[in-house]
Amino acid sequence: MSEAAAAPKPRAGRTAHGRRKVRSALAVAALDLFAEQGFEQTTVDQIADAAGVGRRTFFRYFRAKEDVVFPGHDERLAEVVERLEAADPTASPLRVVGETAGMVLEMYLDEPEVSLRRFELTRQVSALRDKEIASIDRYQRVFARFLRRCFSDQPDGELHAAVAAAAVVAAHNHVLRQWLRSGGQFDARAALQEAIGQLDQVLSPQWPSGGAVAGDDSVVVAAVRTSASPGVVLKQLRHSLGELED
Amino acid sequence: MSEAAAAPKPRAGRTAHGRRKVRSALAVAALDLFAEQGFEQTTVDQIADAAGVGRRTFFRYFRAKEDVVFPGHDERLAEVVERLEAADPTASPLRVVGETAGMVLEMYLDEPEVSLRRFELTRQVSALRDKEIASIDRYQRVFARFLRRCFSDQPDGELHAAVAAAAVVAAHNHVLRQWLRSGGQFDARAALQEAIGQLDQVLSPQWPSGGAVAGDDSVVVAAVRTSASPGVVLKQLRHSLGELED
DNA sequence: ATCGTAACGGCACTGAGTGCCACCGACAAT
DNA sequence: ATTGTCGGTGGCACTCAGTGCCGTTACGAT
Repeated sequence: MSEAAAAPKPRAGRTAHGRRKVRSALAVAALDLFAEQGFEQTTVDQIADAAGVGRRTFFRYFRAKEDVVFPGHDERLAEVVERLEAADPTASPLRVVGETAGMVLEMYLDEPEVSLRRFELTRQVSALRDKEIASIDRYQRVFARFLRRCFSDQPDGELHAAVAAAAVVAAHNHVLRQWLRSGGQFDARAALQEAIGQLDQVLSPQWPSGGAVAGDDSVVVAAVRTSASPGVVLKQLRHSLGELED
Repeated sequence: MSEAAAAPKPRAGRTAHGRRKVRSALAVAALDLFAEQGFEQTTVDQIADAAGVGRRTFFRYFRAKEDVVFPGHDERLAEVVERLEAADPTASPLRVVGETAGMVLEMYLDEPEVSLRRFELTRQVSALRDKEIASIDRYQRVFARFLRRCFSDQPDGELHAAVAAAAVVAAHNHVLRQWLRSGGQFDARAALQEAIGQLDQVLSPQWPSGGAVAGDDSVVVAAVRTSASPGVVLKQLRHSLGELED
């Protein structure tokens, strides 16, 4: 069959556009073959043949066979770092991180079909899953570093930064998984927004950071309507405030 | 008794004790060589030779070269699953998970010298770091699954389970890193205990879980001492009562 | 039209991981 | 003690991922 593709014989990688074509051709060929016959069963030779390039060229575009499945993480990570460095210092750090996570989420949402195929693959092939987890952890590290700087003046600031970063990433992963499982129907943006809002409430103002003065002797009285019995609510409340003695 | 040495010539792997010896010899030889000349620069042949066994035998004890650095995760994960399944259903789920994380922490604390060497290796070799991250993620998944069951009756229970699991793991990793950086001097147990306590306060009692009878019009007024700001407490409380429209 | 450059293809090599099989030490049965 | 079975072992051979090297050649620049 004659190849209508980009790089049948001639050099294609001289121009930036040509390089993108080759890269894309390799990625498409790889995903097709992976879906057809599995990841381990597919050799790099087959991918290169299917894309119409030499085996050696494959490794010029992707460092490893697994990398062909994740074509965007490195660039996104650079963007994330950039964005965090340029973030508004007066905004809530957790909001900033949450919005940055939203940017990462957008990367998946931008190409639903690719994301869904990748999801299917990562569910089946543990090597790919591990690779993706490692990538996600890099985001988390960057988030934690940013938050560590923001919280550096607070007691247990490092612990908080680590926990908050993990929480944001977990929320991101959770809405992403829901979106993937729904086949792209779920409104992931709104869900992440909502989740980040909750996390911001719970994790941000933990220690006197903003206004929230309050000495240790302040007494707070809360009144709400509820269907639970007063005893249960009081017990809950007492527990939630750290099991203070009486 | 047979020979005192590990496995110079004769068959050693027949008895369970012998197998442990061989496994240990391989691990020790591997760590020595890794420290001496680096991970990538060390071949499996060298490890096998140093341990006095054939190359093929190495792969009978460890599925891959990287696995020789992590000799315990699989078993620990099984223990973790077991422990969570047998956990007291009335206890705070987050406490249970926290204590289970403490069990994992104990695994590192049990053999400080091994943990420290491993730490040094994982800092330098990205392949090992990725592997460890993947292992840790498996714990996190198990934690999340457990918490998901506990929170299944609550709104956003799945999200909460994911976030709480991530938070506990982040706290565990944080105190572990402190301990490792301190060279084993830091009191990691106490730090984890403390961190889990804080997380339990913040993340656990979000929703009423107990009996909760009572009519729908009862008004409960609770008064407690707290270091958190009244706004936070009220917001928490309102949310914990299910976002009643008022 | 010519030159220089850089991507390409291909060859060869190392090393991880696997299948296969002959070997032999341990142990049980006779 | 001899025999037979069992299973861990060692080694050979193989596939395949990833890398270094180099001659080739298309493409852009002058």
